[in-house]
Amino acid sequence: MQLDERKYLILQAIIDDYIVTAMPVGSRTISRKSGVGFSPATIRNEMSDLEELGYLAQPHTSAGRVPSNKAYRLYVDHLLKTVKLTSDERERMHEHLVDKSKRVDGVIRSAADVLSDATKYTSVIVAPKLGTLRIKHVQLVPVAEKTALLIIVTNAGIVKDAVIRVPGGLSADELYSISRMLTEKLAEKPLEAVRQEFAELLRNNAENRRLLGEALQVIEKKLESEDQADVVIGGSANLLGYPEYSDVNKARSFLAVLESKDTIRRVLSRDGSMEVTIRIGPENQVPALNDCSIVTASYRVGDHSNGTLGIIGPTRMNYNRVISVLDFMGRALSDVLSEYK
Amino acid sequence: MQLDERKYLILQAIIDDYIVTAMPVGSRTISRKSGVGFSPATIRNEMSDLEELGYLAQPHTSAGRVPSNKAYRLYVDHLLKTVKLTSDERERMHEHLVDKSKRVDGVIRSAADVLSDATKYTSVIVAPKLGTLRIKHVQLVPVAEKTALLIIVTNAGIVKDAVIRVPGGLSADELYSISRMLTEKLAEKPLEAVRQEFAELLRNNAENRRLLGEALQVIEKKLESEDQADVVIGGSANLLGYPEYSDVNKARSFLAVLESKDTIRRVLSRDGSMEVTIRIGPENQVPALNDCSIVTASYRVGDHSNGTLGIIGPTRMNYNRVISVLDFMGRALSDVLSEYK
DNA sequence: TGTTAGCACTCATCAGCTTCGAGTGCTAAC
DNA sequence: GTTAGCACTCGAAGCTGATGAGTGCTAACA
Repeated sequence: MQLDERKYLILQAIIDDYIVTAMPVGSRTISRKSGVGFSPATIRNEMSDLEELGYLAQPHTSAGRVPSNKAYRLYVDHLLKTVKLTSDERERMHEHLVDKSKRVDGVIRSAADVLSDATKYTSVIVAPKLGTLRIKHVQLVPVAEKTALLIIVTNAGIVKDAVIRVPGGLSADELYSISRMLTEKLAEKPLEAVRQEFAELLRNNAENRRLLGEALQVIEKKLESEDQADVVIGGSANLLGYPEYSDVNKARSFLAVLESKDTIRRVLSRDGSMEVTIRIGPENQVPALNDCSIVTASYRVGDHSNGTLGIIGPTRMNYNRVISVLDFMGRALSDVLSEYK
Repeated sequence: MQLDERKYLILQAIIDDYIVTAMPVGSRTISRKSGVGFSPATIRNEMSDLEELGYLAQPHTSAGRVPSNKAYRLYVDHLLKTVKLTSDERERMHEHLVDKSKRVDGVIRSAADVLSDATKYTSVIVAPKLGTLRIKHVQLVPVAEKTALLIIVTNAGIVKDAVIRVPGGLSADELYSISRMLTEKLAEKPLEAVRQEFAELLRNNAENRRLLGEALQVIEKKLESEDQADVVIGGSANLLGYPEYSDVNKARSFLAVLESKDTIRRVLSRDGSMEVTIRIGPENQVPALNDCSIVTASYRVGDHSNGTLGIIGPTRMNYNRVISVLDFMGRALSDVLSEYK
């Protein structure tokens, strides 16, 4: 049995309806829809075929039909109609990103909020891996008698900071000259190479050995924890509004998954392309999210490093809209962030 | 009618039981408890009295009794037995706070997580008002060709940063000397006074007018938005585990309240004392939280500025434990943060 | 041959009913 | 003053039948 024109039409109508109502769709409902000019009986026959082909499922005998994951796959592959965001909406979204006084991580945070706001689903953004970045500037800023803020600026404009202990009695000027020395030695080095550089610095700088040792330790810790960190989530409570999560336990286990940055990272991992990709239900490898769909896109910071932005929602999510929003935001985010470069 | 010894005993037993089970407590249950040596009938008589006095309520005729807000008030005022945290537990909590490489805001973030972890309720921490702080150090760090990171360190060790545009062609050294000049002019001034200082600087520094103008604007914006920001929440999903929130709509409206930093700020506001305060049900002025209790304590950053840390939970929360945890964390947080000073 | 009207059938949902048991209040005895 | 006994109340849980949305099948129609 093959899918002919009419089957496509009916399947699309069913999915479109189910995305909105979350209720099993009956033949009469489809028949009434403009654009489908057949009687319920005819549609029932087609639905029966579609069920046999694995595109539809029946919760119980006398209920309507529900699209299967296979149906969603077909839907996103062949039946999507790209919807345009209104320019008004684009503007509003863009506006929230461009607060000039925010650092890169602040912009990413805002982007997550904008995403979840625009889609009413849960948004996730993973920052680019630091390892691939190069150091551009290092600076120590005095904070208190024996502490200073170590600031590392990368070529992508990403700023990392950490408080470190410094020997007492170092003046701001002395800290500055140490900063200059550090910048000189470390500039253009990838963050991963910091270790070797520091080792060498430690050998040749007996006087500031303690300070440098501490700085090295801190930087290493930051790099190590990197894989865990820098996952930003927006609108975690958004999904609670959907009937899929009217069961508190389901809601709770979903929220629990969001707490594990590790899982989120895994879920968001994707190949290098900039295209929007869609993973439906079990296509994403995390069992706890098997009744969710995950749509992801990429953004660029600087020249080479890619980050990922994505939306997690029920499999019956509004793919049309989510894709448009992600596509737009991916570009917008890249644009905004490349200004920092 | 007065509350005699036995009524206190029975009320306490009822509340203790209800805190654990969240189910109406019957006379038999109390009678069985060790420490209460009376038959169910006697206890029923007492319960009837307690109900008349407004300390207990009956959901329906044949159900047990439930403590009223008035009962909780009595409970926390007179019946609390202070429980000690095990030293093991104290240590574990303290440990999470003392990552030396974190800035003040990072420590506060961790504290919120520790609080919600230790209590299984939702924790909230409000950072001290910036207005009362004094500037200690100002520094510009080059980020890209035409942007720099403006860093303001206050006397309490709190660091605020913002990205600003700078005229092209300024070298790192030039930025440093401007930083020095700014530090010199602004040191010891309260943040609120920045406006006047900057105005004067603008008059006398024709050459860096653009840079300074931008910096001023950014600082002002930060200060303005201050009242909104710097509210940190931990364990927002924790309450979902309690039967009080098994209704998704209730859960959702609770989570919605947490999103409004403004409301949270209002709820957490308290007088200057360092004591733990408890607001039960409608005693807190936010209608949406009328079936919650809110327990707050203070912590200090630097000499004068106070922040607030608190726990939001159901009115039948485990007050004993929450108070111990808040008391300990208030001190611990003050200790850790005063090291930055 | 494809489409549709008609009809018997299925099954979730809901209202109404009964049963069960936890818990109460009252009374009388200790 | 305390407690045993007992009738009473009322929610929770389970059962029943009515309702209606939806199906599959058959036969008639274009």
